[in-house]
Amino acid sequence: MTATLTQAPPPLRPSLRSGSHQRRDTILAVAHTVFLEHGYEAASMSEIAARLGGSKGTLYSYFDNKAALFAALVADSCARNSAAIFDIPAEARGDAALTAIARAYIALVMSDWATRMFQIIAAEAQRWPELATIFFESGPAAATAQLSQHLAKHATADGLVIADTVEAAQTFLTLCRGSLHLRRILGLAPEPDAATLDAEAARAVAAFRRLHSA
Amino acid sequence: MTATLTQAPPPLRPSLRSGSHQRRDTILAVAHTVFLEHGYEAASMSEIAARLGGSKGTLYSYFDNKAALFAALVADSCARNSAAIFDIPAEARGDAALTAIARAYIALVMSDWATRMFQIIAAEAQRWPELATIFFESGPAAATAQLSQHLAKHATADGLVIADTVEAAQTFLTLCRGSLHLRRILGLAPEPDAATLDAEAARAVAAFRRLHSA
Amino acid sequence: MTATLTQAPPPLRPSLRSGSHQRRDTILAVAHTVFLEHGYEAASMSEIAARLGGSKGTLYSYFDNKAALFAALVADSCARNSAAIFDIPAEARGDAALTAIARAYIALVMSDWATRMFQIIAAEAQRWPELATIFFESGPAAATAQLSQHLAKHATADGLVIADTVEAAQTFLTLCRGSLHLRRILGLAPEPDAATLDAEAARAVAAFRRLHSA
Amino acid sequence: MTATLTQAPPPLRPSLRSGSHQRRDTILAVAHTVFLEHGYEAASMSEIAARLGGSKGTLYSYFDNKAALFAALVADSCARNSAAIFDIPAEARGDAALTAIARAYIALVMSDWATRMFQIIAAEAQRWPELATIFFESGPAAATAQLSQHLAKHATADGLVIADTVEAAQTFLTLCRGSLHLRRILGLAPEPDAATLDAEAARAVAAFRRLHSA
DNA sequence: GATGAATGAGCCTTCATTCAT
DNA sequence: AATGAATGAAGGCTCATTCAT
Repeated sequence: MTATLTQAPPPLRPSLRSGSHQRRDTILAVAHTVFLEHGYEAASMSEIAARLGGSKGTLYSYFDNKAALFAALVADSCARNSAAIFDIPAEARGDAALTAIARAYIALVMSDWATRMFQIIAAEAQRWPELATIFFESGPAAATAQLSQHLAKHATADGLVIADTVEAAQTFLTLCRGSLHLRRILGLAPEPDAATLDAEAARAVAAFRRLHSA
Repeated sequence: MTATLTQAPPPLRPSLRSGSHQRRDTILAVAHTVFLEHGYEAASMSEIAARLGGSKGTLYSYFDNKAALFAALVADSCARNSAAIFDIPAEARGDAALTAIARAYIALVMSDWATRMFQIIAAEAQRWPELATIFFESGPAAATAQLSQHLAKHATADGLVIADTVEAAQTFLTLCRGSLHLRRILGLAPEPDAATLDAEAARAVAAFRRLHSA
Repeated sequence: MTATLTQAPPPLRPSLRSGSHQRRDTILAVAHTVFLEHGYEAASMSEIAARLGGSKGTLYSYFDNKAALFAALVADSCARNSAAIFDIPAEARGDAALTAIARAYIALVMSDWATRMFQIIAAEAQRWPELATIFFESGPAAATAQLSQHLAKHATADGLVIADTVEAAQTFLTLCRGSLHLRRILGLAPEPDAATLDAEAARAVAAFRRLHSA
Repeated sequence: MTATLTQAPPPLRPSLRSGSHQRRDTILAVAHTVFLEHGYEAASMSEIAARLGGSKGTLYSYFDNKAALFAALVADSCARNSAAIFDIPAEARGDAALTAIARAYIALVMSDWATRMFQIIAAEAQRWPELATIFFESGPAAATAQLSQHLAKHATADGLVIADTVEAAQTFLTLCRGSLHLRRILGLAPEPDAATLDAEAARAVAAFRRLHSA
């Protein structure tokens, strides 16, 4: 009955890893902080090295260059978040299931992590489309695919009339983002609290049901 | 019956202005090109001066620094676009009016200019919230305000049941952006052609009517 | 009756030049010193800037990069030396003329400037053939051409039997270099003094006459 | 009747050596490749270690530093080449012997190995005279000494009039190098083929005989 | 003896900004 | 108002060398 969503990447715990992976992950964690703080262009390898407590040479022994470090960090961070966007038990049904899904999606997409990541990746999208693709696939695209499957299985039983499940899923997620997403991306709204999440999810589900009721 | 929308900023016509305003506008136009091409951080004052055919000193006699130049450019560019988002004749009515509005909004918000501007401003939103505010006010906020007034006047006559016109306007614009906007901002979709604009506008209006029909 | 040869490049006198050429020449002069002291790879733009009393930025406003600076300096330096390798009055005749020519060529080719330049350019010859070409053309090639013309005009009157003037000129210059050139290039012999120059020139002319006597 | 000359250093056969000498020789061989490819300054210990398939630490356990490695390599390489510059059977006589000697010397001195080595060593000659000395002694100096002895023994019988055998030997080698050597060192001529070697040797011997005939 | 992670100095280059002319 | 030379801080990156394992 619940849909769980990994939020922002949890602080890495290097101690759980062994060998040079540990150092690599530490670097990724520090780089994550610095890149999200300053953006890609304004972040400096020197600062990353300094915060790491290491030298720039060490950085470059793990990653070929600044771009490779950022790309690795995006891939890593997105993979961690996309691992299991929805984890909906088989018995999830009706508006309760949809609301859970909506809440999870909204929570992810409005999180500080996703917002900042979006801002930075969007800024580089023109000359670095690969990053945007990774980000998009791990987020909206994955969510659309999973939701589409859910609708294909349960829509009729849930009293929804749906012709194209993919299109319906896209509409659902669009309603989830609503007008808040735009303001979040532009830094004009804070990360929503629990109450706001509930309200937004409810609003989205209500609208969706009205659109697809018999 | 028509809703007109200024798209990308039209080529400045310095000759229509007098005195140093002419030079200032030329600088803004050149800076506009360079900033949108490279992004804020990666754009360089040297390149702007070079393309201007002038010296860097001149740049600094018109604008205190890089940030001021970019801020002025954003303000100027947004003002020019927001000048008259909707220009709907009094006789505009029903779905025709809504579709015209939808089409105009979609065309603006999906334009190369707005997309690139959004990407750049979003990237700086964290440390430069003023820019994001200017951009947001001149675009989504202005559109919401005007559409809200339109709905307040014509909703009932148009057969729409609307409790909160502002909220309804936001939903309408959200439906307009749909899932395409996300892909545009991430550079994963090209500027929509006329046919796509029509289709997207129709889709948004249909959904909106269904949500707010009696 | 005399053959004059510009030796090492005389210290530039920036004051004789006007405008930005003055600064440019100063930079070239300083760079000349530093490159000849350390070699191309080991020389640093920082040191050049420091000795210039200026900033690195200034350097880069005159030359695109380190390679361009070095190339400009080689071209400039070679042009200055090659300007007039031989300046033989019309009345120059016989062994006196040949000896003067030999002395001038030896003095040039054994000079500290030409030796060091040769060492540096040779080291880069593999990946930077253009430099070697400039150097070769301005030195040995120019000398061969001018000497060849001299021989064509005066050989018979001077009692020399020469079939191929170019080949003969090459042999002459080879004899001029003798075994000293090899030791000079390897840094194993000092710049020859006047007496040595005389002796070497005499030796070369004697051998040349013996090779080409009737 | 033959004069044999070791050309470029033959591929080391580590298996013929025992213990750590084997590894040392492998290092020298790899370093040889890298230094000749990039030059001294531009060659990097990292690349040598990488091509070696070993670690940089290993490099430093065999050689104190980059300079020591290069010095060892030069000494080793020169020793191998100078081992037996001339190997002239007692019965070698007349122009045949001289031509064989000339050909062997020219082949060595114009080889890719000697040329590249010369370029690199010359570039460092100023601050590293020891290397130049090693190179010179193992090449031109050794050749001069051996040829001088040959001339002392056979000149008269060969119909040559020679006062100073050392000076004559130097002249002979100078004629061997001719104008080609200069172009080789400057990278402006390819390694000579067999026909060119023959022609150059013949030219040198002919000139030498003319200089020293009765 | 061998490894390879780590270092820190230094390199080439760029850039926003200033100022004398 | 305009120029363009000059600056100095900083950036990304490389490299010879060291050292704990």
